[in-house]
Amino acid sequence: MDVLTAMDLLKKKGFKYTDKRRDLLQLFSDEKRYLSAKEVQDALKENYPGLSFDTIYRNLSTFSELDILEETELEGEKKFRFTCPTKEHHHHLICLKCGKTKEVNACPMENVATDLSDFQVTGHKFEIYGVCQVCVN
Amino acid sequence: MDVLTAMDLLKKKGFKYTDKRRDLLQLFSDEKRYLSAKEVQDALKENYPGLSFDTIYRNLSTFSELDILEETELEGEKKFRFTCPTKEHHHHLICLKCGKTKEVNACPMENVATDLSDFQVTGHKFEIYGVCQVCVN
DNA sequence: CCAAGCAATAGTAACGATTACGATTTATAT
DNA sequence: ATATAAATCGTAATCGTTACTATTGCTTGG
Repeated sequence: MDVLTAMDLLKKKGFKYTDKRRDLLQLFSDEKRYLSAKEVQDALKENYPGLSFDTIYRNLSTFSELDILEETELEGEKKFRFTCPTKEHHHHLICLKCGKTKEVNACPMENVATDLSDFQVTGHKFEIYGVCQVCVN
Repeated sequence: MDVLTAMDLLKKKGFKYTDKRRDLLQLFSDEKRYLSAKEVQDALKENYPGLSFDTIYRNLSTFSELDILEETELEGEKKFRFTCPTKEHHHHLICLKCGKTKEVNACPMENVATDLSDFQVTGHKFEIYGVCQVCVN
């Protein structure tokens, strides 16, 4: 997934091509880490001083539905990152300070011994939290 | 962990013995599932019609710090449950409708092959989500 | 190239969950 | 009983997110 592919996908789905969307995606493509809506607003405020939360959240949630962005929730805040190029299902080690991630390839669902049949399983979450080298100082 | 042990622990730490705290803990002891602050208020409103959110949240967070309650966050809401009697570290399969849980004994941290040394790891979360037999209907 | 049609956006209000505050009540030790 | 400090109530403030209305701007067909 890259910015152009994502914009093409949007177009194909009937969404319009706007500079804001391109720049929003470019931001995620450049940063490759989890960002909050607030951080997006800060990062883009030079070019788009009046960028509203409505626009930010609506686009983030659109992108997320199209699997252009991955979404999680850390400390009560929604966070988004550009979808990893890795094809296989994987999880993340996440820096709670800056949102930087590292891929963790093992998925715990593969060797869960517990009987899950008395629940209709709909999903799972495995995240390792920490502080990256840059943020630890 | 049971209600009396928990109340003794509170007392030992210098917290006061109140009926509200006892009843709050009794609720969690009876329910054995994840509850939101709102659900706590609803459950106790018969005996304590004016129970304020200040009281609820303050006590929940106190209990959580003392490991009397376990805390997680589901769909943007804080949820609390009575700490499991199981001594060993474990994770949960959780019903997203009612908060009912089932213990999952395997911990994915034990066989993570990924090198974690470039982060200072502070914690992890592994939760399986679903709908229980009762709620599926 | 222009204009119609509709999606996208700005500005702002509304919302739900959580936290905070001042006044009052209550548990506890003396 | 009384003093002291914690606990609570009632309510306001805060934070993140969502929703609304008027306006703007992308797209497409003539």
